[in-house]
Formats: sequence, structure tokens, C-alpha cells
Amino acid sequence: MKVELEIKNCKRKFKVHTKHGELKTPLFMPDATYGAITSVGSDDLRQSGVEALVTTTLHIEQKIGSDYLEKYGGLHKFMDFKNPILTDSGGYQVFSLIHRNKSKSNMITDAGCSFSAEANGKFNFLSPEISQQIQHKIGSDIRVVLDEPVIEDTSLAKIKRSVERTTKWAKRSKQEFLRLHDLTENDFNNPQIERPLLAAVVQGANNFKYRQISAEQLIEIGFDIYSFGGLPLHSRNSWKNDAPQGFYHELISYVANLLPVDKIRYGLGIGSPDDLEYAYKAGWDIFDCVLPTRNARHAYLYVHKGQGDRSYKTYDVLHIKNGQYQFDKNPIDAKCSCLTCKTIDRAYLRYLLRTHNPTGYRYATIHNLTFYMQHIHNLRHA
RNA sequence: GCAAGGGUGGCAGAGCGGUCAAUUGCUCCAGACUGUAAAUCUGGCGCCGAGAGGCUACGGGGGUUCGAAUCCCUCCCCUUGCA
Repeated sequence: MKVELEIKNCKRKFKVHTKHGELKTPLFMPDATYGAITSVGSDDLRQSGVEALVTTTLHIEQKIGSDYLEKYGGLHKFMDFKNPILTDSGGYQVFSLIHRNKSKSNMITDAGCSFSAEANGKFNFLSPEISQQIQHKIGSDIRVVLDEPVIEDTSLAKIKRSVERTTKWAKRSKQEFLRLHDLTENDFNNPQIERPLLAAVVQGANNFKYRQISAEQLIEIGFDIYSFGGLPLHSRNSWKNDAPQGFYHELISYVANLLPVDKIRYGLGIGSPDDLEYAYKAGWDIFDCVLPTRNARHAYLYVHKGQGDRSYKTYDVLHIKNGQYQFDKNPIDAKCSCLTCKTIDRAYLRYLLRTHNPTGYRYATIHNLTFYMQHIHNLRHA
């Protein structure tokens, strides 16, 4: 398991060797939550330049089943995806569903997370150990420890508990990871030994002190990757509208500086193209986010400056369903060379999305993914 | 021709004397979405007005009533059954 770091002009660039090929940072991974990027296939992903994927332990277990995947031969083969796959622990998903549905069967204790089993009626408990076991059976290249996210503006007591529990769970997760791979603590630090990478998650909400405590405790345990957790978790709306963006910028910069220089830093759930640029410059290396894929299905397309109907720092947005594009025969983005932009015009994509045609979701998703990959590619080679 | 049931906003379809500019769904017009329980959710949707408010509206016309989409008369049109 080899991780090489090169720092040029204050910019971090990792090369990570995995069982499924080499990864270069900065890296953006789209979310294939249920073992699929909704509405596109593996050939579309290759064509869009997707280098790695994120899937989630909880959803995979519920919808596919890790025992099944182990018997089948792993998720890579199942999905026909040859590049690295990162499995998220399920912590965020449990948090999300518990937060939305406060039923009595949904609760988190030190032992783990209980939740109502919607999908299969059976699987309804996730512990740090179970999460690692599932990720092991899935056969992912990068694994994440189970953590406990909290709403960013919650009480200090809850932030404290979340940090303490996240540390305890990280310790248990690592022990289980070592056991599953039949490794010792020394083996873990031996770069000659091939194994998946293990990521811990820094919690602490919007509190700088607790972010620091969380980071220090996790570094003490020792991981390959340190992640920024809980960023978009607000009681209201998004981070953009909910609080001064400057604060979050300050927070992610602060946390980056708490982490070892030679370890990969993973910004969970980040972000918009502007967020990616900011976070990369602030010292973060790998990212995942649902925005490009979900927004594609919601007719929100990322385009180059000057090509859309709304402008942000590094990009424009095109609300393709809006009436102004009814007769627009231009490609979605004249500066894009993706399959969609080479094949159909705005008027037709507008029609497809308005009529909820799956082909429209595919075209839109291919475009947004290509835009994101191009964007991260530009950051990498800037 | 006779009998019965209908005609409501772009469409479908509630309402059957006042709280109706009119439930609801769709369409339409916008907006949101950041480790996806999201092909989802939110707002708007007769006309004028920033607003208070005003104006025109439930097939056409007439009537009853303080007040009608709702009751009565008449005409037009649609559906079904019988000739």
C-alpha cells in the first residue's frame, strides 16, 4: 500500500496505489450510493472521466447485501467498475434517517446505531465492527470508520458526546479492520503490506475547540486518511444560505491545519465547484458529493462561465427546464465535449427532463459528471 | 323526438344558497438541493395593483333572493337509454 506525496508551490498532490489502480489527488468521487450512479452505466462513467466512486455501507447492505456481494465476487465486478471504490461507513446515512424520522426504533448508543429497517425488514443495527465487516465483504479500496455526525448548531453537550463517541468508534473500527485483514498495529504502518486504506472522521460541528480535540484523538489512533465530517448538516437549509460562508471556509482551513501533512485529507460531502476549489486550496485532497448527479436529475446543469443563466465564481448554472431554452438549439455548454454536448441540444434535453424521460437523466448526469471531472482535472494541473 | 345525466379556471375534477377567485391532481412559471431514505421538495399559477384593494368569472340569456357556481325558467351543446 503505497502513498506518495508531492508538494509543489504549496499544492498537495498524492499518488495512491490501490488494488484497483492508482489515484491522483485532488480527486472527486461521485456518489453511487446504492451501488449505482442513478441513471448512468459504467460505460458512461468511464466516458465522463470518473476515476473513483463512493458507495455507502448502509444502502448496499439493505439493497444488495454484503454476503451476496462476497459470494458474487465483490462490488467492482458487480458494477463493472474497474477503478477504486470508497465505502462510506453508514454513519451519515443513519444520522440522516434518524434525523428525519424520530421514531422510537431510531436511536444511537455507544454500542451502535439502531434504525427502522425500511428496505428488507431485517438489517437494522450498525456498529463500528459491523460497518467494517460489511465494507470488507464489499471489497472496497478505501474504508471509513463509523462516526456520529451532529447538526452544526447543536448544543455543546451533544458536540462533546459526538466527538467522544466518534473517537471510541474509530478505535473499535480500526481494531476490527486489523482483525479482518489479520494485521498487527505495526503491519498497519508498514507500506510494504497491501491493504485497503482506512479513513477516520473529524467531528466537532462548528466548534473549533472540539474539532481540535477530535483531530488530536484520531491522529493518536493513527489512520491513512483524515476526513472532515458534518459540514453540510444544518438544521436549516444549506451551508451557503444558513450561515456566512466565510465561517465554513475558516473552519475547514482550521481543521486542515490540525492534520498531518503527509496524510490524505478527505472533505466529506464537498461540494460545489467553488467549494472544491476553496477546499483544495485550503489543504484538502479528496472529495465526494451528490450535487453533480442529483442536480443533473433536477435540471441544474454546471457549465463554463458565460454559458449559463446564473453565475458563480468559477462556473455558471443552467436551469435547463426554464422556458427560455424551449427553442435553444445550442449545446448545453459550447465549451464542453461530453457525449451530451456532442449529441443533443438544449431544447431537446429540456424536453426530455420535463417529461421525466430516463434518457434525459442520463444525458444530464453525463454532462455534470464530465464538468466536475474536468474541473478537478484543471485544479490538479493548474 | 322522448327519457335520464351532464356543461366549473390550460386539462381532469370537487363544490350544490353566503366563510368561493372557487378543494385537489396534472400542466405551466420559478426556486431549492453539498459523506443521496431526493427522477425529490418548496413557492407561484383569472386580470389590474408594490400593497390595501378593485375588476371579470363556474355554457348563453333571463329570474328568485339582502346574497347564486349552487334554486327556477329558457336557449345552446355533450353523453347514455328508448323509439
